[in-house]
Amino acid sequence: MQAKPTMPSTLPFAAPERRQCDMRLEPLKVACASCNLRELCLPVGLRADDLARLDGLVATRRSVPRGEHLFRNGERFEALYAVRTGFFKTCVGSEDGRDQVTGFQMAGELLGLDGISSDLHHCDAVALEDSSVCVIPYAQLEELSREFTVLQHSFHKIMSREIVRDHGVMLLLGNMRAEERLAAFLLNLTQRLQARGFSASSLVLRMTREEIGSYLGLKLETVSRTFSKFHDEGLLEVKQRQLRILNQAGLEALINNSPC
Amino acid sequence: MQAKPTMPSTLPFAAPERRQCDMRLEPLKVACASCNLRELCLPVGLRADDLARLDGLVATRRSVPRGEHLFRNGERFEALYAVRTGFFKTCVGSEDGRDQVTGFQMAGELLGLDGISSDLHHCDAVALEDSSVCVIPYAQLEELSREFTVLQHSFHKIMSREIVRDHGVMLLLGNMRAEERLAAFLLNLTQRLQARGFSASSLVLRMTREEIGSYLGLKLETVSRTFSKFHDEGLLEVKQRQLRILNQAGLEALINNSPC
DNA sequence: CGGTAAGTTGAAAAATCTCAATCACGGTGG
DNA sequence: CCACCGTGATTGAGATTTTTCAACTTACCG
Repeated sequence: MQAKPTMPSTLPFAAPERRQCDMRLEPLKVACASCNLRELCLPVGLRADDLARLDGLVATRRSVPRGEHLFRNGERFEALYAVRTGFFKTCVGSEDGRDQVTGFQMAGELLGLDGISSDLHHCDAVALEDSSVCVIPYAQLEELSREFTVLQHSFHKIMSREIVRDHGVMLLLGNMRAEERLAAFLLNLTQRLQARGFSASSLVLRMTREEIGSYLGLKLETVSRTFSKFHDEGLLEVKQRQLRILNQAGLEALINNSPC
Repeated sequence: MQAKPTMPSTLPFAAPERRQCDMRLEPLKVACASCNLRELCLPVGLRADDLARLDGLVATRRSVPRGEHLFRNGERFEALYAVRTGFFKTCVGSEDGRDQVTGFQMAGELLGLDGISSDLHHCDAVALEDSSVCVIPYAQLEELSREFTVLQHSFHKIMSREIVRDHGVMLLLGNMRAEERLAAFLLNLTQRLQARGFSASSLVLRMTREEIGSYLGLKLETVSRTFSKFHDEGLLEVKQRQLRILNQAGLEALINNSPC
């Protein structure tokens, strides 16, 4: 289970970051040591006195207004980004305009790991609400992790965790049907929100039905119909993007009961 | 593009590793420096005189007969494995016996990266033919990569490449139909074989239709039918697992032409 | 040779997609 | 302040793709 961070003071997805349109790069006011995401972010496992060493690494922050790109496919890779506030999606596309959402990232999660492979970003990262990220220059991360064993290990774990997550998505896309996919998606979302101190049952989706569908390998109509079905079955209360889970066990049963 | 290694002396998938049933762990006879996979494997980018430093790291080899596990989901993670000869599949499963093949690995490719996340393997790795792997104790890899910048960087690139690959599979599973998936799969296989010095058009599949289907999110019958369709269209010659690509451009067109 | 695992093929069922119409909501401007 | 507009969401009906179930063939191994 996830370590429980100190309760963040704002609601998830709720409070838009104060906009500073003319100043998108700013010095980091909150150091890792006092960041309430430290138990979920890169510093996992670091002791309080170790955290100070990250301050030189994570020196800048960047605001990304809703709808804007944090980075785009093909751009030069220079840094990783840790979500501080807000919500992102990442998507890959093929030459012929196909588009696949590969993930949704919330506070404490890392963006840009795909860029290490060839010094180019291999996906787009788009803010789904006004967001801010900590900028982690990659060259410095490599350097610091050479002399800082715990950091090195944390970083490797984070990359590996992304691989494990991706394999889980493959299982979902390859083996599950619409209802199971959506149930798994919702349970995953609420679990991550809960790890951040929010309600396990009430949430506001920051993404459209189409984006959910793209992530789950379904068309938006199928997503919508499946929401309606869950609603009819009393599993969920659905008011557009406002959701309330009425029967978590019911959702869990959907994905755990073998169809065989 | 991949660097071209010196031509391996055996055919892909063809020559079973001489079995040494009673001696599955053996000292490494071939050092990285003289291994013909060095341009495709962990040592990518290392200079000849650097390679010697890997010898202490990659000290043992292990044989895995066809059908046996290299490691299993839930086992303690201690080492990564580089495929020396042979062919593997990795698969994840959910509690209810669902099973998803997450990848096929051939010479020079790394197995076990998923284990770093929690010191436990998160998938099964099964040899699809008699195979042998180099054992790379993970603790030593971390240690060596701390003082050996190029190795550190190579390793990070390999992990990142796995993430990029996984995102490509998500695109395939989420957006493509049966024909496109199979075409993409075949082109990927032949491209990797070609990078290892083998024919771009002639290959022997080491996996069953069911395993291909599991990887591609299709039932085995659909895979079989799609092979037959490709055959009828003159794209492919199919004799069970023996394939010959007759019209590579035709296969490429299948995945590059937007369905819109 | 015979048994078994793997592969092929057909026909019907099921899931999902497509196309189209309509509805809800948030923001904007009169 | 409220009507209007546009995006996003819902719902229906028919088309399409894939799966399922079943029968049958082929290849391989001892």
